[in-house]
Amino acid sequence: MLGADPLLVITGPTASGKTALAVELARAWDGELIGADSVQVYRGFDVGSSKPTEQELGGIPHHLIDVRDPLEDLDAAGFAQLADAAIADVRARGKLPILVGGSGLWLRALLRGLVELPAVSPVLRAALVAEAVQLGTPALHTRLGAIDPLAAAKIHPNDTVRVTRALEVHAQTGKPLGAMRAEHALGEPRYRALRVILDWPNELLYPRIAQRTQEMFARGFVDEVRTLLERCPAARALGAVGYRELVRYLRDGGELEPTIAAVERATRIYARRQRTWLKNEPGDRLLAQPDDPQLRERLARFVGR
RNA sequence: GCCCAGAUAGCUCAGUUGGUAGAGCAGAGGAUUGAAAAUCCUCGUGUCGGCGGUUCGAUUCCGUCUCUGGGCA
Repeated sequence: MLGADPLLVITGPTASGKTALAVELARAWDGELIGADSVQVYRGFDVGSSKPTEQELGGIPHHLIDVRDPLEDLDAAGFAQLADAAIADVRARGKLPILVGGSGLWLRALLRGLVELPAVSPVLRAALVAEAVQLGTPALHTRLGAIDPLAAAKIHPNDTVRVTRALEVHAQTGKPLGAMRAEHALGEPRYRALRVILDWPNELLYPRIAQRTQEMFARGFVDEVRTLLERCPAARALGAVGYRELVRYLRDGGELEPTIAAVERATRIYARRQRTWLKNEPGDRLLAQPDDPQLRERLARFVGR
């Protein structure tokens, strides 16, 4: 475990109010924020990722935002390394690190660790994806069954991402990913962390999503994506919620209004997926609505302030 | 007023040579170990617009009415 100091993690589905709470706590307890967001790490992905503005931060430092160009992919393992360093740095300066973000796998990579593996080879991955397109993912799944039956049994034949990942690992290491995962399980906790999961019932969350979507368009979301499309059309993050819908709109034309509705819908679906993940992820956690009056007190006790 | 085309799941629509119907999207749930805002899985009974008629049997054929588009006056 990386130290006995408490690590506060603010997470929850999109539009649940993570940033606002984190800023409030950081201000109260002399803290600094560390992002755990797989889109906000990229420069230029601002409006559509609801990247906090200077004004929202009010002078509170926010690490791991804008740390990559859109074409420099960052993955969960890379994030965990950066986050380890950021946490150590903040602590070394006597401040309280507060993690904020809703990228589930990234938080897991940081808090529990992933199976130790070599870095992803973009060339190998591209080749496998091309093969999946050509032969169909089920064909690759059959191949996986021969070399890594354990992994194949757990992965659906249509799940291109996971089938190609398992084949990729086998090609790189000669070992079956299935067995390595079974041994790793979910890993030992790497930090003494408490995950605060902010959530609202859908009747409250959906209107928040609707409002935030409107705000994005008012703040120039369309222009942002147009610029990104010119500068880095191959950026992976252009496939993220909202960005994907805007890319389609800018490419195919059509009305803006249905596009706004599509962004809103995609965001709702994303929020549900996040909720499922967060609900089932192991580790110490605290479920709360952001306006819970006892929340701050309980967190203060955990953090020791 | 006349002509034409529609009326089927919350939405867009397919279909039944007459044996009471199914896709996509939405919605709900789930999976998730280096793409994760990604990727994938599961879940579909609805007076098939109303009323008559023909028929063993009509959502399907016929008539009529209502509504919605479009056209002609």
